[in-house]
Amino acid sequence: MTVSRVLNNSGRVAPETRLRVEQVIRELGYVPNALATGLFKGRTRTIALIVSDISNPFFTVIVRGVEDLAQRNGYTVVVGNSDESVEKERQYVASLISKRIDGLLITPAGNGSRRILEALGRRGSPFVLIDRDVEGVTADSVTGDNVAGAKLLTQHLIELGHRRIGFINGRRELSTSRDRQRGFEMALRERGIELNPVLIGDNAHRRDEAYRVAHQLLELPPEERPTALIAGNNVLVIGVIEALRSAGLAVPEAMAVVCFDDLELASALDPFLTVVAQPVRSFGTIAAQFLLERLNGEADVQPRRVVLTPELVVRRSCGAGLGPLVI
Amino acid sequence: MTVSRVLNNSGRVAPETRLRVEQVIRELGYVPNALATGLFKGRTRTIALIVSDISNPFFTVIVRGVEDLAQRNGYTVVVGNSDESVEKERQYVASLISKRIDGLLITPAGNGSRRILEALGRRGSPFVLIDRDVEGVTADSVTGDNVAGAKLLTQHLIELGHRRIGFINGRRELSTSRDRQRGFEMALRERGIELNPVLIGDNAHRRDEAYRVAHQLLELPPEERPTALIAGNNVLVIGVIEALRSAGLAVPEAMAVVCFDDLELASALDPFLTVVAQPVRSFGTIAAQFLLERLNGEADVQPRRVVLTPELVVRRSCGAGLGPLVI
DNA sequence: ATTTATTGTGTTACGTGTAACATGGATGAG
DNA sequence: CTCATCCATGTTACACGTAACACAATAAAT
Repeated sequence: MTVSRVLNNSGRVAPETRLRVEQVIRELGYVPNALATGLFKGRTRTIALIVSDISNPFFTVIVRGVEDLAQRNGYTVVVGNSDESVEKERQYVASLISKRIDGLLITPAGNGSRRILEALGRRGSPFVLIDRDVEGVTADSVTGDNVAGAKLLTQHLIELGHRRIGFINGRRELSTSRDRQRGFEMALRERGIELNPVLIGDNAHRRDEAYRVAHQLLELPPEERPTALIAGNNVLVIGVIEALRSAGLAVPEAMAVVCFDDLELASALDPFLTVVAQPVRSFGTIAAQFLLERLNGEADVQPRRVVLTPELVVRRSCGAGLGPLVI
Repeated sequence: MTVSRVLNNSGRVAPETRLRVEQVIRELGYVPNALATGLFKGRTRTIALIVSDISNPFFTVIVRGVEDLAQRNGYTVVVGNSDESVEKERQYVASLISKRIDGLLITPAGNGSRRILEALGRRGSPFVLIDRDVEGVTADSVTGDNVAGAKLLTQHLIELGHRRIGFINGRRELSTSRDRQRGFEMALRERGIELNPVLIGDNAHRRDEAYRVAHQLLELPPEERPTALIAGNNVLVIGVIEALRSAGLAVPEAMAVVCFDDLELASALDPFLTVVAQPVRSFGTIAAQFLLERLNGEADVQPRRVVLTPELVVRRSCGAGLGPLVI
């Protein structure tokens, strides 16, 4: 008990006793058992972060932001990789509940995440959604303005003279994909361009699917074939570029290409891709901030929703600077 | 007790009782408290991974590999970011000891990590070194053959006709940097090329330092100035390329550039950099495998050291295919 | 029918830290 | 000198799961 008081600076301990305790602690290399404390106090000072793909630089930056903030506030971060699978999420959350983590940050894999998050909520564990919303779930969230982002990209291409713009979009189930597609369609409508549904290749899960979908668009008859492509994210765009390379089409001369989300290192190496960049790190830090505030009871009962503004970064792949294309 | 027996399939439980227990478990949404189990059993089925930079794709791939294997074996991964700081490592390990993690995977920040790891070892927690060795520490380790890698890069440049090769190397304290430099020097010696110490800009901690060091090499008098540069890793190379760009030097025409470690997405986007690639994912999975085996008591007392072979990936930045340079 | 073995369930104690209360001694007020 | 107050430390009980042992009831063996 006295040792506990010394370590926590709680209650009163005679200065001389304190010194003696500290001495013995050093001699024995004693480290208090956080499991026991957690068991007693019902909180573990541990939060979890489940991302849908840890090897994607986009999520990596989020991990870093979260880790940074958590560390500074004395929290430990457990990282999980859901691989875009709700089932894996479920397993993770089960294990995390068992380990009595204090809260969760998640880039949900889909609308199926709803049940999982509701179960978590019923247990009293707060959670914050990052990057993606889940239908029917009201919680703190930090997302990007995907409608606005898509409009920026689309408008930019239109201004460069493109009329037939292809859209290779990500998983239909994700709020980001839906919003991006909506923004795309809105931008076209606003400029009076008719939407050709053939030009939307949606629901690409991975890079190789983006490759395939892009190829399909390239096989359209010349009068329908797009002159520019928008890729739904930073990974899909790689598949798109690979498809163009395999078809012998130069970017941006034969085909303009733009996408969502910057690849920091790749862009530094070669500022090539025109993108809509998001303040990704803030996704992580703000979400972590929200969660920590909730854990400290500093947050309103009302969920907070932050929507961060994207920014158009014009580089070479859109063909800007080459003058508008005439086709 | 009976509930415990049902959940763990241990001891005997009447089938009818088992059903009844399972029913109630479902009704109450009961999830056993892993803290209590951990407290009692003295193991938590949690391992930690401390990397020196989570936002670096190189380490990210390791994180993914580790997470994957751990997850499949019922372990949870706590991820820490040391930011190349031994002090941060120390804080982390202290917190992890307190949380009674079962073992640690670490890309150590330097030789100062020795004391930390020794302290961990005294507590009986096994650990595995990834990517880097620490002087005086004998433990399981998974590293790359950095001497061989450096030789591959250097020989390749020599074969392309380069005689004055600059080397922008990473932190002197890291075994990887030292080995790479050694391989570089060996390759030069083997081909009878005299080593000019001015051409080695070592101990660059970050990208901006690589930028600065590269600039210094460019300011050498023409007869000393290198015609090719080797960057110590995938981040430093960005700084080097930026320096060349700011100096108006085209790669590879005016300066060949090669480096260690591939950037998967960047290379897919544009296969530009000639690199020595390492089987990075295996770094993570093999290390995790070693740790799990040790935790299961399946491992020898003898530490195991695996050295993975790097591979030269020739692309455009070295100028291969343009024919040897004549200078 | 009696002994032995088997089966299913319950009890106790432990791992470790800490809130709440208890205790004994010293100090101070009256 | 006595009673109240304060201070430092100790005790007890709890958080929760589980190994080890105990026990009653049944089944099998003699």
